[in-house]
Amino acid sequence: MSDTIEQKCLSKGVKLTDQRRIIAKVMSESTDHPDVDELYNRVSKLDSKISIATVYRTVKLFEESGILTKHEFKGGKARYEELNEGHHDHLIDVKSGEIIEFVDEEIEKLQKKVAEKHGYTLVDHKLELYGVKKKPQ
Amino acid sequence: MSDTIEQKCLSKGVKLTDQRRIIAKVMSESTDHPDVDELYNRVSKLDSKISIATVYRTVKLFEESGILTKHEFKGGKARYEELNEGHHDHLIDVKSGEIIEFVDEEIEKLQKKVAEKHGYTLVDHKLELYGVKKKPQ
DNA sequence: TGGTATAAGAAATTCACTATCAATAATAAA
DNA sequence: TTTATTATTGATAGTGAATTTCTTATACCA
Repeated sequence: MSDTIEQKCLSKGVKLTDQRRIIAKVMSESTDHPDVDELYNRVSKLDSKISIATVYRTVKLFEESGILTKHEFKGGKARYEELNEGHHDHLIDVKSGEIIEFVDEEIEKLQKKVAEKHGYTLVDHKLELYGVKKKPQ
Repeated sequence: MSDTIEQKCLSKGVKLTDQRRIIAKVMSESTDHPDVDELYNRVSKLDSKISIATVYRTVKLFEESGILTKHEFKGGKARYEELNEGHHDHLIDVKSGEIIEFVDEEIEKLQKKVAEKHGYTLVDHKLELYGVKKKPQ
């Protein structure tokens, strides 16, 4: 979980306010992928006066600063996650909504290769797997 | 380009009306990935009385019937495409918005493997590559 | 032919998100 | 410090895509 978001803000020159510090703290302590409503709920417990507009503004700011990533999974609201060195993709349980993170270096390499083959430099990608849990055995 | 959408509706038992027939025709003849507004524009040229609500309803119906697929590329409206046997993924030019279709059997296999490894059966996936065109040489 | 179900058009509504704006807080200048 | 300037916040109005509602029109079928 490396650095906290607060530390990242410092090193990237993103100004912190009381509100942003709280939002940063909540996101840093989250191990899931909350949407803005959920984040607002958690933040409200620490400071009930923070408005949802500030939460929207802050996640956008953090995303533009490369501190958070935004996921737009199928047919739902945007979810946010702290961005760390270790890139990963997501496997989503279509029944429960559970999200599993995974890394597959080989897929990463192949993606780059596909882009190159078409004369492109890969700048971003989105890989989401949707699955159903197998019955044990 | 195999079957027309109209034929697929027949074989799948999706009832066709005049409006749906026109929307089906336009989609069948489209080689790109139009959003609903663009589709509505094209449809309006053939029958100006078709409402946008009907276009929305029809693409949804066709999608639920497995005739169209819906793409939700980054930060844009939903785009639709005829669903044919040959599955493919998309490489999107982030500058021009151009969409290139590609197939990579190896990536497909690896995705299934990743899901299995986590105890899941893959039911769907989404792979989008975002790239910038390389300068010639 | 009449009766029921289905679909369409138009407009209102919803939902996630963004913009506006007045008030407050932080920062810089005098 | 005191004042001027800039940035941020909270509350709320506004947007835009997509859906729903409601009324009218059309299709289906006994």
